[in-house]
Amino acid sequence: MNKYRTHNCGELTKKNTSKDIILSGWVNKKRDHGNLLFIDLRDNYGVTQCVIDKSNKHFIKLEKIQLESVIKILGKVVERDKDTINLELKTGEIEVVIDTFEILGHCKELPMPIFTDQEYAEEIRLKYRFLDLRRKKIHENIILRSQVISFIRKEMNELGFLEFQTPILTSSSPEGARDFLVPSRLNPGKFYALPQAPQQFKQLIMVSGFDKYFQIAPCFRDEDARADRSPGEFYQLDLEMSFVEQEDVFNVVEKLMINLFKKFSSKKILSNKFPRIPYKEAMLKYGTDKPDLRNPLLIYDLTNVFTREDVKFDIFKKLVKSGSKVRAIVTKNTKDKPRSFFDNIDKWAKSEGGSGLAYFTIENQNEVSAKGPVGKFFSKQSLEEIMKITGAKIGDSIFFACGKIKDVEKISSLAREKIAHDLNLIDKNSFAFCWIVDYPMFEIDDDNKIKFSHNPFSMPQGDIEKIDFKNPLNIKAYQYDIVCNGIELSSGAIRNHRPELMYKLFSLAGYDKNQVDEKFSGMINALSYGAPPHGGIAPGVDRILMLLADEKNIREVTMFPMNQNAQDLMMNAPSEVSENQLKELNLSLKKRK
RNA sequence: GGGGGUGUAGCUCAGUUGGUUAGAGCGAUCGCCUGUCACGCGAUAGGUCGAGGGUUCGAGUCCCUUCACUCCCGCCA
Repeated sequence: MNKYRTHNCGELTKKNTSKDIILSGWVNKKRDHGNLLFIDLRDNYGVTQCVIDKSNKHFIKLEKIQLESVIKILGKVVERDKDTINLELKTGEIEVVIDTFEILGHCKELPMPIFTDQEYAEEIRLKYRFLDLRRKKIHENIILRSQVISFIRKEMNELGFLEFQTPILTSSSPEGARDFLVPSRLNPGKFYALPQAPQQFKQLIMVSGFDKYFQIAPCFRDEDARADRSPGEFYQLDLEMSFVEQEDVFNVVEKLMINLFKKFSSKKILSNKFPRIPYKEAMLKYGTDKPDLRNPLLIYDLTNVFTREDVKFDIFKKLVKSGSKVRAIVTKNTKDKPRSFFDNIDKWAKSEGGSGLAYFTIENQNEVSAKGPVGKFFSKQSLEEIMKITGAKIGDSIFFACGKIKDVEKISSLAREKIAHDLNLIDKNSFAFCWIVDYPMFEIDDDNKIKFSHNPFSMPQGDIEKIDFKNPLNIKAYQYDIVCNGIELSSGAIRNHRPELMYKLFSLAGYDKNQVDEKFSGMINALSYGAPPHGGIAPGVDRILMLLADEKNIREVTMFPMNQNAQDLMMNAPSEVSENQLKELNLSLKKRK
């Protein structure tokens, strides 16, 4: 028999009545009646109420026990009286009458309470993460994480995927995020990089003929944190398949996501076939390539309306003449909303750094007219054109933004979210997945240089012999994102497995052949020894968990996260190292100013 | 790198227009209490008001600097 327990704290029921049992666990709560003491004993599996009274010689000692101490209890299971049953506990029909007990691990005075729903400061939570993790909600989130990962492994195995590990110490690559670097002792002056993703390795696995690969892969990117982005490391369900087209990857991922989200959430999935939205359309209708499709609002381009003679809104007209765009959002039946509703949104837009939003409401008093600060600038005919383009009806309101295309996309996208939020238009009980497809291969950066817009290893669309390299910005790629509820879960692509084409595309982005050979030596070399057509994707495990656990912050689904400054407050990382360690690595530190 | 928010007892927070000795709940310690499950009742201890500087007769409160945590922008192929 086990020395510490015969049962766990979540399994005793009426069936165990009169049995002598041993339980071990944490003192969750004490209720001391002076001559009668209740102790809620907690472990991973549940809580069991234990009781002792002053006739027991251990009573006085147990009365003094600190919360969160670990104790072992020997006692007898008894059925509770009907009026003392606690339906909130799985074990609520019984209690354990304590015979003797033993302290297994004493607990000092706690830096924060465990048994409470109270929020407390992140700094304390992270420093005492082992205590924080005892709390119900986050404890359950971490268990969910384990179950989700097991489920993914099982599903992927059933789909014929093989799981492989890839190196953690690898080489730095010029594209993408900032790398974490690790100095090499045996190669002074040289550095490994932690992989931002196993991108090249998984393609090499395809070249090696393994056909279908997956991995719950750690990825390291030295970028600043956000609520949904851990500093340092995160996990992806990295997968890659040979001899596939885009649709084949979509089929695997759609099936997996639906099974996963059905199993671990009761929220409904809006469509089992995820809509496919071309990048260009997404940027127009939603102002972003990660649209929240739970939000029914759409964005319309009204630039041409502002070239009409009978529209007198000169500020916008001038901007349009110099190349700016006008985008609009229609809100249904908002004619009776108070002035403050409109002004708040305008004020909010200004606080986002824009020039605010113009707006009016369409009315019909004798004839169609616009009511609002800028309404008088619009003729009846121009309003009818606006109504035709946007589908707006009498009683609806229209918000306008005007600016350079990037700025107007951004503010209209944010306004779409803000207005939907204010009008309570978003169904919080659903998951709306979609694919964003047809990404451009290249884009122009601020210095007017052509660069890869996504993954440089993506396959361009169309007949390879007929690609128009003279107009690189028109080249689309087999590059796709999967988005759920406005959160980008993943990017993927059908890869470019032809070295000549790869050199050509890299040359457009300013890399000559030698640079490509040097920077991507492993892969470009491999592709010239018989590479299969292949493609894949890498959904973010942490973000999937945030959706399933309904958490706004990635730390709530991460066992041992770092803080915003990429420090582990519990382990004191990063930390200084000894002179000797630096010497071995051939490193010396600059004096900090 | 930039912008916003927060910082008062171990924890969560209140603290009015700048005004006497900075409060509450939980926790801790001590006492009372035999059916609670957020048990109850009473008492006690516990404070560099994040830090530094300034204005003022007087600063938790106003100003400046700085630190920590956090959210956002930049960044994230």
